[in-house]
Amino acid sequence: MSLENILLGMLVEPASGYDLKTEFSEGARHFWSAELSQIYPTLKRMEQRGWLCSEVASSAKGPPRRVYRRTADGRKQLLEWLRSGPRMGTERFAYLAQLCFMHELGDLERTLDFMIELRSRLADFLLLLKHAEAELTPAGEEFPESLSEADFHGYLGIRMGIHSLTAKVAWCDEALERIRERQSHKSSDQQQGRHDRGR
Amino acid sequence: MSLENILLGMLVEPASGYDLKTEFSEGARHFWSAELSQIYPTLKRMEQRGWLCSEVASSAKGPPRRVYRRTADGRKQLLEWLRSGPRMGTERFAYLAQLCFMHELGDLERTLDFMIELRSRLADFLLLLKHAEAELTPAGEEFPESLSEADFHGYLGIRMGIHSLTAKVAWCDEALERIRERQSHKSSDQQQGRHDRGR
DNA sequence: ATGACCATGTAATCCGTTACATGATTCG
DNA sequence: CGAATCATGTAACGGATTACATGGTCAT
Repeated sequence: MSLENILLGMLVEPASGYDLKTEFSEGARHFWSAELSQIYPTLKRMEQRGWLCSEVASSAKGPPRRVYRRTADGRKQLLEWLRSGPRMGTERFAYLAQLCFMHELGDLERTLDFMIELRSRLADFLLLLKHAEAELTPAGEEFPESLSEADFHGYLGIRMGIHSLTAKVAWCDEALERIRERQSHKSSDQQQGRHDRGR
Repeated sequence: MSLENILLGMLVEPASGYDLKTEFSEGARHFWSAELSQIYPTLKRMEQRGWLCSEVASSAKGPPRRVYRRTADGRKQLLEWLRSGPRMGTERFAYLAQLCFMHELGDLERTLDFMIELRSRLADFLLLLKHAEAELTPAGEEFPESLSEADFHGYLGIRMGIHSLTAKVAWCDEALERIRERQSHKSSDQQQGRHDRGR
């Protein structure tokens, strides 16, 4: 399970389930997320397996916290996962499926609206990642040379998000252009009764 | 459920579960996939709900096929989904998680190897998509003007894959460069006993 | 005959989301 | 007093994968 390994990776410092969820939400972990209701049982299972150990610590405010830390076995498991080569998950894009079937609506205007909304959502997310990048990049350095090994790897990860989202926004713009071209062809076809527009 | 709507979208022509799985495998459907063992019960459930109807047709070779077609209700459901705005799934990238924690291995050379393998996998997939694009693009047209509405939407979808994968491959190259820079900094630090390399 | 492909399905298990349930502290 | 935040969990359901089970045709 990926989530198990990801939690192991996040547990450099001892942390509670709540802490880990907070880290997911902060967007630093833009490559994965999970709900508390999934995190708690997963941590419990990992402790039973001997990858984690936990102790209860009273908290300043609110109820006592169960704080987990990695065991030697847990670390061993993490390293194994890291050495196992890139895990290529089958990526799923429901919005792409929608786009591909959108011809069923029989109205290019709908496709246009869809792409405009999609672009806006993607652009919002891209901004988030750019903020994360700015926080990691020390002032005055074009490329981060002075980062710790851990931050350097995190930086590389954020760069992937930025590359990929920038490309998707550019794709939206390209698609919008093609759709508008097609719309204008259609209306001129109608007006002039043409069906071939070879040049 | 997305899969239900995707199957509805794919059922322009009547098809069996096996046919649909084949279409997934052919890479044309690069945005989603599903196993037969998920497809069969899903189709059955959709028929019970009245979105599909089926009849058994004997096959030239092999056992008889159960062929499904959309009902009016099924089409209604599809259109509703298409009109509901872009479904933004939380994307998960296990390989990115691996990269971000790879500092635990304490060996940049490992990170380098990882990125080289990742680049090769991504580049392979990019090639597949470029073939799919070439098949859709009529000879002599720079941009497809003469496609049917359905093919045009499919073309837009393939373009997204090409944009996004091209960006990811470029990211790999950038990351490889940064890693090599860092390696050379380190070795020169060692040789010359330096720790600051400000310029 | 052996393996590849056609074709359908069930069962067990796991992964993930949503909803529910509880209760303390702190700030306005 | 009420809302937000801290903090932990369970239950029910749905989504997805893997393994299992079956059997026919066709080409080598």
